[in-house]
Amino acid sequence: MPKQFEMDAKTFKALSDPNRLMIIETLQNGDKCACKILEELNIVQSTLSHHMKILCDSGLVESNKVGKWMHYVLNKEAFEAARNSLDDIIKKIR
Amino acid sequence: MPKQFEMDAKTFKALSDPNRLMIIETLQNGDKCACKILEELNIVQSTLSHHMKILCDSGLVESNKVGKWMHYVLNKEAFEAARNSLDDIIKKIR
DNA sequence: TCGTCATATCGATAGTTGTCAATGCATTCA
DNA sequence: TGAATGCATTGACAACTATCGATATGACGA
Repeated sequence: MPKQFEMDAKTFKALSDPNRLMIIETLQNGDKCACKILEELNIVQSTLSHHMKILCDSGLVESNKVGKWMHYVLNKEAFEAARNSLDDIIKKIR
Repeated sequence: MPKQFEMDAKTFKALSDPNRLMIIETLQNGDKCACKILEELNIVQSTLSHHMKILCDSGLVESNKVGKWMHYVLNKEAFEAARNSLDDIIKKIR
């Protein structure tokens, strides 16, 4: 199994949960701390932390700690890589 | 939870398995019957059938029966929809 | 230093997923 | 019509996932 498939699969898996897509949307207007994200979702804090870990592990989201807050921000390059993978497929469809 | 997130999540979930990405690649050069796809993967026939069902349910792949063969073909519009979802996100990242 | 706040981690649990072997169901061909 | 072929379905199982409550960690303020 080529490594690229494994990597792309991991990215798409990170995108494959509705709550995570909602988290991504709340991050579209710039970085946010976890507590702000939590206000917009119907999940408890530990669940959010779980989802943030998956998003960070996939590379789609980056985090940096500021005082006692964790700031999360979307990683444009990672989204572009996923988009480009889909584009490569689309271009080859006759 | 907005319905669009549920739909996009389902598409990305279909893309989140390396074997399915490999199936998609084998279909990039046009339609194929299941037995041809099977030759390129290290899985048994029932497992392939399972993956094809997930791909078809997501809309990424369409099938039509020709005699005793099932022909599978990539659905360009579905891939474009997924690509556009990612594009919408990318455009909003400052 | 002590309590509080923000977040991560742990443990448990129900549900989902990927995989295979076995079987079923059409379709084709001899 | 009976056997063979192509594919789907079923049942079983181990691995993974999403979720929660409880607890730990680490930073800040009083």
